[in-house]
Amino acid sequence: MPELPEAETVRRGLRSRIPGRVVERVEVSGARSVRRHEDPGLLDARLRGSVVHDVGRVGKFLTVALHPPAPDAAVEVLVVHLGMSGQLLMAEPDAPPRPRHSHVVLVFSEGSELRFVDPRTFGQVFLSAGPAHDRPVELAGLGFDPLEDGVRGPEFARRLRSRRSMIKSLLMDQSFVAGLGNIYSDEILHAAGLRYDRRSDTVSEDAALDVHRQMLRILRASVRRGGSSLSDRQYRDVDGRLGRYQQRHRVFAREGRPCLTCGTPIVRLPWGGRSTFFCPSCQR
DNA sequence: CAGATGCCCTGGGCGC
DNA sequence: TGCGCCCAGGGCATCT
Repeated sequence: MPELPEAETVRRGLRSRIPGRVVERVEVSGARSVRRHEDPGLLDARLRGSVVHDVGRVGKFLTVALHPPAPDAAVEVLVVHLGMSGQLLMAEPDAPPRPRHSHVVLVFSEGSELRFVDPRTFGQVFLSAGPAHDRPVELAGLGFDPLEDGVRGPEFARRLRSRRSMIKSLLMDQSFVAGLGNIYSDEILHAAGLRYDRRSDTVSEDAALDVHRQMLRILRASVRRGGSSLSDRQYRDVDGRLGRYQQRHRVFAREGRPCLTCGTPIVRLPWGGRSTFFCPSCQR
């Protein structure tokens, strides 16, 4: 469930806290969280003594750039995906003990910790093999990031209308646009008045421009409110606080309740192994 | 190329 | 109170 706004909230929290901190060691107790690496000890071996430089984000992926202690060594980039239930929690030296499922912990030299907690273990943490253009090579297949990259409305509309897939599938396709999941694709499509199963090549130029506009508006509004935490309360920011954008959802998880635009009951449909929420009246 | 399905995984909600 | 069932879903592999 963490999607772009939740990852961005975490990025901002980390960026204000960890740059300049020195990694004393990395403790990995959940091998599945580091499954991209054959050796779970690799993170510790490569990050010991490095200094956190900056925190970035591509779609739902967070990137932490660190400078190794050797002056001529290349920058290391630690990549984190929160998956379904992942949290990155900052713990200052006086913080409570590690919660269950703290699979990867960066211990900083002054005793603070960055804890990767992930009960369902869909998330992952790995060290990038290197850069490709302006992002880690492992993220090269991701599409543009709506808040970071300058893909304008007309270009977005052209790309969307040149494809022939159900529009919700397209919005959730990380190689088309990076960062949208089930929640925000439903919210964007409701705001744009389009049903989840509209074929993207039947969407008018104006409607496609509106999808782009609504996407930016909704993502920015959600970031301002710290993202969305659902009823499972899994999503938290780096201080363990819940998001507040779920209070602004207009369709997601509102099955049977009146559409806030027209009053028609919101419909939930099992779709692609997930749920899709839409207003059968305002969305065509 | 697009879509459908199944897998990974655990906590929480539910029925009994 | 407790047990078993089932669901949530991001990303990926596989098939049609």
